[in-house]
Amino acid sequence: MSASTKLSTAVKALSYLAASAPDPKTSTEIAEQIGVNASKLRKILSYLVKSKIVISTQGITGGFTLNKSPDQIHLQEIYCSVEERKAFHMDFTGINGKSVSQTKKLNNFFLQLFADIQVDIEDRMRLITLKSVIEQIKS
Amino acid sequence: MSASTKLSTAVKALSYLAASAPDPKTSTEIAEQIGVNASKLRKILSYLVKSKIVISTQGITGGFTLNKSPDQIHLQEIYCSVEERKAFHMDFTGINGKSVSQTKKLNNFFLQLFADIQVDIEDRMRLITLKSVIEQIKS
DNA sequence: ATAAAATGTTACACTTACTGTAACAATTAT
DNA sequence: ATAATTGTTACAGTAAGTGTAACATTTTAT
Repeated sequence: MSASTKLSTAVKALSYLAASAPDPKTSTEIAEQIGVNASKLRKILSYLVKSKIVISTQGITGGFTLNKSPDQIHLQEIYCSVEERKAFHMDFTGINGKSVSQTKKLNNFFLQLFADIQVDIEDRMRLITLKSVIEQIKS
Repeated sequence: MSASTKLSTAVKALSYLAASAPDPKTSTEIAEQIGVNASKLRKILSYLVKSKIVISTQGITGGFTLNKSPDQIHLQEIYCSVEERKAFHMDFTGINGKSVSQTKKLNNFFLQLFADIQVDIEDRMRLITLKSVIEQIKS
């Protein structure tokens, strides 16, 4: 599951939880609503539980509920919850060329560049709340 | 080969070509220098040829040479040459949930968001020239 | 207590994609 | 002609992703 798919799946689930708050909803019901496999969805929701965006309760009356109001949830924390890997990431394959020193320096250069880009991306996502997303897809 | 790996491989190759300009260098020599497979490198270099960043000549005295001076080559055009896929991309799996309309709207929302992010990334890369990269990894 | 239903995690077969290497056709200077 | 190059294709081997099911744990209702 790619980063973007995980993110959009999480947002879909959160939007459904927001619309049906404060009743807890089961993974089965959410999965049917947004059209994904319930087991995979539970995996994604477990990340959101760990980052305290949603609360899960087990047992026969259990399910998932939002832990914050939609205007206090922004895309950045959703994204970082469900995707530990960065959008840009270096896969450091072995350095075995003749210019080892320059290769290492270039790797560091790109590491820094990608980190800077990642900050930009997250800054942008931090400005977008779940509430604003819900309003945009309603209209 | 991930996007970042392709980009860094291309920059390594271009840096070597800049250092040894204007003599054409063969893919075998470049590959040995930067430690990658010659065939894979030729694939990457073929992209750079198509976007006119380097010139290739076949035959017994052939090889690759820069087609621009390093201060006229920026990371954005290198990146776009070797990687057609975007950093953030939606994989539109089938829409089969109950809330089809909202799902479509959300997909469009993310498409727009990812496109905006992509613009930011490329704008940042457009400000970085090959010359500046070479100078940074020298010091 | 017992049973039912929920989450959270693991497992697994299947598919898909990726990797590294080699090989071949087309091209060109000697 | 020959040798050496680019550009492309092929292919076996490996790694990763996908979807589904199954199981353990937890918790509520009876």
